[in-house]
Amino acid sequence: MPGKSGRVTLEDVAKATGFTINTVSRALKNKPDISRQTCEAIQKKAREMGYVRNYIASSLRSGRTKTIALIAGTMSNPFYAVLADVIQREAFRLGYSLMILCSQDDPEMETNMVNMALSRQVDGVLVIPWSDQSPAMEQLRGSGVPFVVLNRFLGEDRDDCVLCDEENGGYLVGRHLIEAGHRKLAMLSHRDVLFSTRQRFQGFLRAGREAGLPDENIIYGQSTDPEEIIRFLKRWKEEGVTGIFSFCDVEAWEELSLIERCGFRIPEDFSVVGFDNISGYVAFPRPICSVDCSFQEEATQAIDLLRNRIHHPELPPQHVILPVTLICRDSCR
Amino acid sequence: MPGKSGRVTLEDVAKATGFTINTVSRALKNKPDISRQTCEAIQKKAREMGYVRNYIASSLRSGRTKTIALIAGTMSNPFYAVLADVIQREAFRLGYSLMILCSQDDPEMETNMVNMALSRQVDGVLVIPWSDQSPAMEQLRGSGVPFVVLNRFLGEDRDDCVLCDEENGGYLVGRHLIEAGHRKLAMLSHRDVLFSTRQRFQGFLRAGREAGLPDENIIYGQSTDPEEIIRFLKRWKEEGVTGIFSFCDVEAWEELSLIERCGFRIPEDFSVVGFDNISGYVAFPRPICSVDCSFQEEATQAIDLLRNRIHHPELPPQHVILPVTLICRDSCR
DNA sequence: GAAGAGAACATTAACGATAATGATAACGTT
DNA sequence: AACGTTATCATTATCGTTAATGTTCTCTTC
Repeated sequence: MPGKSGRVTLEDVAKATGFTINTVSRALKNKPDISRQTCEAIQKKAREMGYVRNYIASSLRSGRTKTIALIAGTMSNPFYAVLADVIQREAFRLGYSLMILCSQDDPEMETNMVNMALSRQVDGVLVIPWSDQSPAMEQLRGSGVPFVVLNRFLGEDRDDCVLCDEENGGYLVGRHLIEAGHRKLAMLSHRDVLFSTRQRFQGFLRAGREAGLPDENIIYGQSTDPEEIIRFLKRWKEEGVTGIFSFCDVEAWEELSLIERCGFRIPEDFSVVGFDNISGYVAFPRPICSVDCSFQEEATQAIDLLRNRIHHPELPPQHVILPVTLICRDSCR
Repeated sequence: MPGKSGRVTLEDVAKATGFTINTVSRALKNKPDISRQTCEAIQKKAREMGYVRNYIASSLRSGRTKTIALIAGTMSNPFYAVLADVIQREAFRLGYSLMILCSQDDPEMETNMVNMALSRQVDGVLVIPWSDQSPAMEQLRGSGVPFVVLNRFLGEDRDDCVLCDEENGGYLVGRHLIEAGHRKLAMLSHRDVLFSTRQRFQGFLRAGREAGLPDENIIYGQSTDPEEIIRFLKRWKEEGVTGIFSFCDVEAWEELSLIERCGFRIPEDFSVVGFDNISGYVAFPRPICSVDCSFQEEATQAIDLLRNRIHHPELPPQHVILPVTLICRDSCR
């Protein structure tokens, strides 16, 4: 018979079976010190009565909520969304529920999200900070709650983090374009304050040097303003640039339309390569050539690291660098 | 001084201020029966000590977790992702955290997700069931937990739901294509078991009738198989179909590439209209003509309805039908 | 000036689960 | 036969918060 709350509790099952609450609890968690017979009887009865464990009560006592938070920019960005999807799957597989918190790329909101996660007593946090100097991170570090930084590198030996081999990704793009015959390349990025941006460009540059191209043949342009990007494109066209490396696929798509708005064609006038290989995970229109870093692998490693940190808070910070591959599609000639 | 857990509790603040736990609790929640002076003193001290409310303990006592769950197919589908984004924003605004549960369009997993939500004692659930006869829904109904169905209609007077004016959406698409000069139209959908599909086609058909077109000029085709869809397209081309209505934008994008694989061009050979207007919310490549139903409005209404249900379980089921508009883009001539 | 009304704070008892011990019976050991 | 083991289950004390009452004390009011 369910209690007043309408939900069946351990006490209800205890009364119905004649055992104590504690025994029922242990039986349902398959802990030792329970005879096989009692265990099965209790589990059967609990199932019959429709018992579902109250994680709130469980969490208060045990100190673990079996919940992790993901703090990202926005689910409107398919990169974050796909990542959230695989993280949720992986979390569920391990008995964790996932709380999603979107900062909308706003530092103040990011702090709010950290506070929300903390007040909800999550066991751990996966976070993709908006910038490399996000104030929210100080908050998080000070809280003592285990966390893993995704896709950002915030300094040598501070936090656990999982990110892909950015430098090699940039290198692969550069080499691919050069092998396709391009001799003058440009990288386009919305923001250059990120570690990722610098690393990707480093690799891009390395590919150029390796092929014997002078450094001035590997150009870098940064802007979020469509009009300015258009000016970049027109200038580059005049200067003989034929290969463009977009910081990521989402930016690449925006740039594709700008390129076409200028009357240029892809890949005839510009070959375009992106990053993240979102086309490989979602049925989006306009698949583009891109660098792949398995989302699944990232999610698995991130949660692994987080659980490791939860159980061993004393270990030194760990960095996981994931391998990347280049996926060729027809945005390149 | 923080307790052993490392986190500051009400007790710590109580000791530091000389009041009891209860008084501190009331002060921090701005409840009555507290003098203005003590209230401010307590709040100040709590802030200084870095107190953050333990929602787990709070939830256990009050019976409310201030958490809602969203059960959707997958975040890899931008439709769900964008919806999740606005829902998270709206939830946060009202002090709720959001738990994301993806069923991966698998009925069994959907049941798992309902159970996860229940065991986490969420205050309410927003659910987009995979099908109109989802077994998970029975589970959810039986639980007594407030919930609102999104984007599905599961029968006249059972559940609360929020969905857009599907029929009118289909009608707008039909009228738009006919006004653009098309005389033979087809609707393409992956699944026809959904209420939405039937309603959209009804509206589509109504537009045709209103324009005096015979019913056989308004064709319906259903398939998830790319090869079969290609056969549809080729046959329709021969039959003189020039306007295609895709069930939703995500399917539309897949169909765009199939159309081009057949050697047909857009919009010269086929005008294509989608549904959901995802292009209006995300910087995706290839914006298409589509029916818009404000995500923001849907999220707001859904959470409103849910909160209403939480506070008034006795009210009769409510249905909210959201208005739709057609957004014209160049996938149509 | 006695009764009543507030204001402001304290006490007590949960919420439902689990960790840490206790207790009991059955059994083997020497 | 006395004692230790082991298996199995029970008791007790929280976890941190909040709802429901109690308790003072001051201030009216007739």
